[in-house]
Amino acid sequence: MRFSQYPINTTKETPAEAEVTSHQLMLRAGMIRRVAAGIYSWLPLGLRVVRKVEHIIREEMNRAGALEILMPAVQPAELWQESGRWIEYGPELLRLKDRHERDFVVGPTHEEVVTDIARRELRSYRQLPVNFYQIQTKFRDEVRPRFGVMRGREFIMKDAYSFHADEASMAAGYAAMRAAYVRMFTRMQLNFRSVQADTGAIGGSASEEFQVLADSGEDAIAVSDGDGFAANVELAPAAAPTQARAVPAQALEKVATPHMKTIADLSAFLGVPREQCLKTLLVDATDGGVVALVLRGDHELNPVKAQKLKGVANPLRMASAAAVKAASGSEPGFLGPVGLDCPIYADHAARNLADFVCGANAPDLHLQGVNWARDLPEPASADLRNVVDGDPSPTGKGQLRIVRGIEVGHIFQLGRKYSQAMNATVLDESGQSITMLMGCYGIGVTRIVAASIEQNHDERGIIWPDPLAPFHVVLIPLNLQKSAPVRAAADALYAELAAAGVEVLYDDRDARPGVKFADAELLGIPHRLVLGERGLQAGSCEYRHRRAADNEDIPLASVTRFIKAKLAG
RNA sequence: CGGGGCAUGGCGCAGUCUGGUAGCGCAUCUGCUUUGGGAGCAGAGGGUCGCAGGUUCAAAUCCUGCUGCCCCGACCA
Repeated sequence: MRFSQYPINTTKETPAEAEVTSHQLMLRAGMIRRVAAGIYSWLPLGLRVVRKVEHIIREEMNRAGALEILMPAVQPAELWQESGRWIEYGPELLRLKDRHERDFVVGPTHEEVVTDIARRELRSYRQLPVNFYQIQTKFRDEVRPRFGVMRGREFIMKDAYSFHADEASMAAGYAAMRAAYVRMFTRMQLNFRSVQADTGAIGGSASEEFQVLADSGEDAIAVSDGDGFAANVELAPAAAPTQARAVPAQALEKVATPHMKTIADLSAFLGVPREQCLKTLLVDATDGGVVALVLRGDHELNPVKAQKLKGVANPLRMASAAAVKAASGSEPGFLGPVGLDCPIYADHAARNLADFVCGANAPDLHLQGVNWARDLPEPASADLRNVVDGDPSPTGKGQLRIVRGIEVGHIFQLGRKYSQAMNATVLDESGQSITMLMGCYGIGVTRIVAASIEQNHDERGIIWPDPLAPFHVVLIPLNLQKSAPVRAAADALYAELAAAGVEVLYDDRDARPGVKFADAELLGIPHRLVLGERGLQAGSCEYRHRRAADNEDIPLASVTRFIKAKLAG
């Protein structure tokens, strides 16, 4: 491709709207342009990268035996009503009406449509297992799109759905997809981890996420330094303390704590460490009342764990101010478990405290020297908190470290959640009708592009790994407009490389060398060839990798072979 | 949804407080010079200042309403 014919507009200045590195670089390199909040156009350069990602995904999906299909983006409401998600899915589901006032959705995912296909097409256990996948545009009306294409509303996803006659087959299909994902992300040269995950709105049982490690990631992951354990913090179990609770040493005492509504304020005011204070959160109960969740002051509530507790409303909702007042007689900021008239769950760590501080359920008052059993009944205890850095690993080996990740893939064993709701059955060996089991497997194609940049950039721009690079080589001739020998040699080299199947961006612009170097580095083309009069007289061409600091002189005659070897390596 | 901020040529910004000829840098176009790290000179094009009302002799600027975008929050009682 000749740069002079390629509409890439690079900028030196970073657009004000971009917050994270990948978004900034994608805008500066002219890969994407924003059309509306969370909605982007992909320009030629950016789309080339998307296609590279898709290509690797297709190859590995096909290798794993999955079959490509293409389902519609716009889907009839009936299917969603049938699965129950017309109501369940909430405001992220973009709903619309056609000219006949019929309800439709713009698909955020395709379980309904694919299950409909399966129940129509699959009749016999002999046709199972089968795995259908597609690479297609999704729309999720995110509350808050951000970070460019990392959390957009419209995005490209590879989604796959497998159908099985029994559990063993579903587990095998899941394992095959897991292996395929490892191959794909390895080929894309992403630094990733697979982690145990919550199943969330999709539903189902076993599930793992593939997380690209990056400080800008939105997900927190707990990784053990003692073994292979890794889990999303949403799910990672916090081990209960192993030491016995200390015996009470202090007397119960009421202390005035005017306006001390937060743990930080309280801790500073009383000179008591945060981990010696309790916080009491009231959440809605399933019966219309409230449930108290009690945590150590330095811990955070884990909503995913909490909403699974008996009696707690799912999804988790904090109690209204009125409900708080009714249950405690106080206002938020001074709540405590002592004398509280509602079910109480204490986190294991909170239950292990002695002589702690908590709210007195009266304005501007807290209790000090409080002890379970002595001053109030022993509470039900549960795992309610997020694990923190340094917690023991739930496997018993090593400690947990908290790292950040970008979720680029997620695989689930769905079981019968959709097949049952939508009556997707086949006949088994004995002619009995059985409900198929399903697995589903997603990959955020466009998000991978951003994630790769987050992991591969420097102060000058992007550094593409070969498999995702929009072009393998950038060919920069110097003084092209003036030097006939340079032009002849560059044209010839460009043609030779192209004929050898190398993807070359030929910078034939009438621009100064500095401009070309700067653009090549911003665009992140991994291999650079520079052709100047000086080198030409010696019969050589300069080569430099985007990550390298120095040039190498390569004899002109062997440049193509040299580049092919680099790309093969 | 709550809070904060922003909206002026393609991009980045000034001008708004204190109303009075719309400006700067980058980018773009033309010409000449220049050509190994974002060139110089000379010239040119491009903006109904987000939209709609209002105040005023006069509005980018003041007032009202709306829209869009960005950031933070939406457990930490």
